[in-house]
Amino acid sequence: MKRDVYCGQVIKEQVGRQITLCGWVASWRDHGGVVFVDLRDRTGICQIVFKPETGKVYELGRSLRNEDVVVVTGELILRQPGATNPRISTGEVELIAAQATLCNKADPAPFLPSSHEPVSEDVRLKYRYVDLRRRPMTEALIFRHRVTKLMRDYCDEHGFLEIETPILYKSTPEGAREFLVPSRLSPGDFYALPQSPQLFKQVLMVAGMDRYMQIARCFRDEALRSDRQPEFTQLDLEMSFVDREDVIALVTGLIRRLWSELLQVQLPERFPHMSWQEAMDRFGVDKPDTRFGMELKDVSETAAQTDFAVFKDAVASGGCVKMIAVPGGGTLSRKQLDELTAEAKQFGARGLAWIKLGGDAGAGNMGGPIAKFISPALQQTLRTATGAADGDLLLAVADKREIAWRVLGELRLKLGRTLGLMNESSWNFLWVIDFPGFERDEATGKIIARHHPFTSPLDDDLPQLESDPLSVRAKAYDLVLNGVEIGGGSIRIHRREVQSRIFSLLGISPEEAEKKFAFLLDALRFGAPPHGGIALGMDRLIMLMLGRQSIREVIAFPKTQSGTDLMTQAPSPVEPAQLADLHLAVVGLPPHGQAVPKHAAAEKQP
RNA sequence: GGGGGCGUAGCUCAAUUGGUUAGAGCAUCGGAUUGUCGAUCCGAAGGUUGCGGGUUCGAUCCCCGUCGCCCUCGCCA
Repeated sequence: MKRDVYCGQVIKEQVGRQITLCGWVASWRDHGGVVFVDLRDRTGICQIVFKPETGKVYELGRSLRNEDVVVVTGELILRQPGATNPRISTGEVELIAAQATLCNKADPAPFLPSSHEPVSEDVRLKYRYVDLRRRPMTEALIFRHRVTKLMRDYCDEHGFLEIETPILYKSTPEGAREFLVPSRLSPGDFYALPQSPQLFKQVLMVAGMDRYMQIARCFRDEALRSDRQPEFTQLDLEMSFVDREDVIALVTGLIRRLWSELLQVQLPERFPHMSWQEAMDRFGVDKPDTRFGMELKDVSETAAQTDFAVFKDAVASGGCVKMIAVPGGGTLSRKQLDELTAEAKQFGARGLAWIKLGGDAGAGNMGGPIAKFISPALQQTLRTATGAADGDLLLAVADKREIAWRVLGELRLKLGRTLGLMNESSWNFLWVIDFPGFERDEATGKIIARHHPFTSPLDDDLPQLESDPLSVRAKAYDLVLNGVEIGGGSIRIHRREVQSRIFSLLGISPEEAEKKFAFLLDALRFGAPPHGGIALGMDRLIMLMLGRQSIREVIAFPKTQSGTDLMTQAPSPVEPAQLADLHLAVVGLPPHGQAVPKHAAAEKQP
C-alpha cells in the first residue's frame, strides 16, 4: 500500500509529517521555478509543490499533464498566509514533493473532469470512466453507497434477512415486456430476466423467512425515459403477519432516517395519507405533487346550467366539467392559450375552454370566447367554486372523468412548473392508498389487475368482487415524493380461494393459472402467512435526494434512450457458433457479417 | 411506432440573406515565467461541418434520406 492518506482528507494535524498521496493530475501550473500540481482522488484535491532543488523529481513534476497518474511523497506543510485556497478542503496545506513516481502517462482526455464546462451526454457516456472522475458524479456514487448501506443497516435492525433471488427466471408475460435468455441445455426454451422478484419474495414468506429484503436489480424491456432504464434497482421488501400500516410505518421510518442522516432534514413522523379517489379528484393524477395548489374543481352542476353546448352535452352524456384556476393566468397571451390547448389535445381532450377573470372584460366580469354563454349569477358561482379572482384564468375540460383528470392534471403540473409555483426546497411525501384493484382494458374490454393479480382486495370490498369488480379497492399503496412515485406495494393474497376468485375475475382459467403460477399456487396451499411488502425505486429516490434531473446521473453505467451502452457498445452481434450452441438463428436481417451495429454506423473512421 | 430538439476542431460554442482561406475559448505541442490554484504571456498545430444524395455558378446554411444523442406521446409501476 503506497498511500498514507486520501488527497481530500489531508488535515492540518498531519503538517510536518512525510506522507504519500496517490492520484490523478487535476491541473498543473508551471511558474518556471516552482510547479504546482493539483492531485485528485475520489475524496478531493491536494496541491503538490515541485521545487527545482529536487532535480529529477522537479523535472518529473514539470512534465506532468492532466490525468497523469502519480504517487508523490513529501512533507506536508502549512501554506504561506495569503496563499491559501478556501475553495478546497485541503486549501490551507500543501505537499512539498520529495519523491514522485509516474505510474501512467495519460493521453489528452476527451474532456477534463475538472472543467466547469458542460459536456454532451453521449461523450460522457462513451468515456464514463473520465466522467465519473467529475466531482458531481463521484459524489453521486458515494452518496448512493451511503443510501444502500443505511437501508441494509435499517432493515437489519428491523429483523430483515437479505436474500438473493434468481436473475434467470421464468417468463411470466404479464405486465412489462421481458428480456429473454436462451437456454443451451433446454434447446428452444428461454429464461426471462425478472421484472421484479415479486413472486420469489412471496414464496420466501411461505418459507417462513418472515422478513426479506434485497437491493434487487429489475429488468423491463420497455421504452426508456429520463427516469427509466431497462435495468434498474429497487429496495425490495416483504414482511409476514403485517397489515398495510405496518409496512407504511416501517418505510416511513426508513425514509426519515435517510433524510435525517444523509440530508440533515427532519421529516414528520407520519406522512399524509390520501385515497386514490381523492388524489384523482383534487389533482387528476395518482401521484400528486402537493407542493402547490391549483387543484381541480368539479363544476359539472353549474356548467350544465350554462348555455355553452359543450358543457351541457358533456354532463348530459354522463361526463363532467372540471376546472383549474391559474393564479395570475389572465396575462397569458392568445398564443400561449393555443399552446395549452394543443397540449390538452395531446392528452386526449377534444378542446380546452378558457375564461379570463377581470382584465379587458372589466372588474368582476369574465372574458374569453365562452364567457357570453355564462350568466352573471353562474359566473359568480364559478368564482366561488374555483376560488378564482380577477386576474386569474380558468381552464375547463368537459369530457369523461378520466380524460378531464388526465388533461387538467398534466396542465396543472406544466403550469405549476412554468409559473414557478413549486417550493423547490420542500419534501412533500404522501402515501396514496385505496387504489382500485381492477380496471377495464380499453382495447379488449377485459377486467385487468391494476397492480398485479396477487394484490389483496380490501376486506370490506371482497363481497362485491364478482358483482361490481371495478368498485373493489386494493390493499395497495404508493409512496409519492413531490409528484414522483418512488415506491409501491401491497398486502398480498394469502388464501388460495381468494386467489382463485381473482383469477376467475381476470379471465385466467385454472389451467392457465396453473401453467403460469403453479409454484405460487402450490405455495399458497402449503401454509402461507398473511404478508405484504413494497419496492422502492433506488434510482429515482437517489436522483430526488440529490436534486438531479435524470436517473442516469446516479447510475455508474447507464444506457442510452435506445438501450445501448456507448462505452461497451452493447448490445452487439455474436459469433455464429454462439448462436448455434443456443439453437438460435437471426432472421429478417441481412446475413450475418453484413449486419452492422446501429450505433457503430455513425462512428468516424480512425 | 408517432411528434419535437440537437449534431461544426479532442471538448464547449460562433460563422450576416446561400458567397472568398469555416473562427474563438479550453485542451494539446514549443518557448517564457519562483507562489499559482479556472495562473499569465508569446508562438504553433489541429476541420471529410455525423453520413449519403439532391438543388445551385457556389451549401455549415435550403431539400430528401440515413445514423446517433436528448425530450415527449404511446408503452412501462
